Amino acid sequence: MKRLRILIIDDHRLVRDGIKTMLETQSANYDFDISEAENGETAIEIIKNRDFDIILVDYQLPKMNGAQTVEQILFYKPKSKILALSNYDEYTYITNMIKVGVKGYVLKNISPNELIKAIETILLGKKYYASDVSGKIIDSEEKREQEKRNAKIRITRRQSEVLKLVATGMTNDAIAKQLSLSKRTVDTHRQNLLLKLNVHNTAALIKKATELAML
Amino acid sequence: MKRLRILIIDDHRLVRDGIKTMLETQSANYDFDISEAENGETAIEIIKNRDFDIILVDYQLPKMNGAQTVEQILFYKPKSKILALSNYDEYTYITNMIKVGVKGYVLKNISPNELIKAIETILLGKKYYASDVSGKIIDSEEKREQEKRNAKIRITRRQSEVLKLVATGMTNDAIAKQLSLSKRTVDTHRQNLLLKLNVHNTAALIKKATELAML
DNA sequence: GCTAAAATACGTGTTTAAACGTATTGTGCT
DNA sequence: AGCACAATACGTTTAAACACGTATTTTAGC
Repeated sequence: MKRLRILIIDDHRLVRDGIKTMLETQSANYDFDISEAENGETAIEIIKNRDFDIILVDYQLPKMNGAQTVEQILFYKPKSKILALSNYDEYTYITNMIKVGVKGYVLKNISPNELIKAIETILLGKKYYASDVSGKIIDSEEKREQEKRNAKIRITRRQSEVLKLVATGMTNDAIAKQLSLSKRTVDTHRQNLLLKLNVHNTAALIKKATELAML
Repeated sequence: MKRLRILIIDDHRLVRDGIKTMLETQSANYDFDISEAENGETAIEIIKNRDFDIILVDYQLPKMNGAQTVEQILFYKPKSKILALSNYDEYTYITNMIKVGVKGYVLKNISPNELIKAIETILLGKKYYASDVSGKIIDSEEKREQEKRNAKIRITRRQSEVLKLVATGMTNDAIAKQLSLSKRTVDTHRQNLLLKLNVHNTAALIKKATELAML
């Protein structure tokens, strides 16, 4: 019977107990060695001194959140395998966790069967995301662009014209000729773009305009 | 007992039979009305004249591939719910299918249980991706950047440093101070960046660098 | 190990372009 | 009519682009 050393990081005692109970229903195949931490700091102290086959970590933790905790864990133990276990399939939570290097993300309403499957998948070196979670990631690429387009910053039609031409690499003089304007007019439009996007030069302007999907 | 009208699009007879067999093991809860098409053209003729609750479509089909088939289906029946069913979790296949609007993507080695779960999830208006599949999508965001970085244009570590700082909006003078270099050195790196990316000013540089995932 | 090429660093000088600040006119809304 | 904003325009300063150069270190290929 395979021994699995598991660390559960969650600030709610009942949640930790619930996860343990879920795991115990699957104890036919595994000998679980379960440790617990109720916050990030405690978890980090624990992992400094012990190794774990897998670590389950919530996102919402007091002080250091889940992502920060994962970052620290991976700093001290870079090869740690970490599964995020959360109540929320919030896009921000998911992407923050993925960014810092978790190997999977599931919701707390997961079945014991699926929890084990997730753990096993991760132990095999693969990643595991609950179907709702991965759907959310994939969907939101489109939503993100939409949201950015609807962001507060609004440029006028003329400014947009100038911005797009600037982004092609044209000089203000060339843009002026193309739009049949004085070069000075284009200069000012450009200046106003810098003001609106709160940047001070063209490099930052183009970068920000790209992020805001203005190009 | 709920009636489900299903269309299976696959060019291999054995595969279609296999899917039918899988579905039949789940017939306790559903009355399946299964139709088949062995290629895209046939499928489109069929869907013009009949409605389906769900359509299962392979990616690799003769002549019109799965994505093209899905595009056509959604042209004629925009509200169709389509699940991709493939032997390959190739990134290209997956993204092509998602782009054209499938509601899920699973592999053919799926269990009957999970196939039904996928179908039910999609019928509820959600999306369903096999764990391997979604993992691949998420992973490849990073890989994509990597691939682009490995594209023909290759900038040196120092150039990359300068480029990133330029993109934040810093002047050459400020960058020089930050990197403990002479302003003239930064001038030269910047000039070399313009040359490598074949552009003539900062606006075009930042835009191209963004496109090439250098930032 | 040697050699050539590339990268890195830094320089002088000039020209072009952009940034910064200010002003006037036109437009749309109340 | 008045106001706020957009569009257009201008003068001065700063920054970037361009051209050409030298020197040292690092890298790649043989």
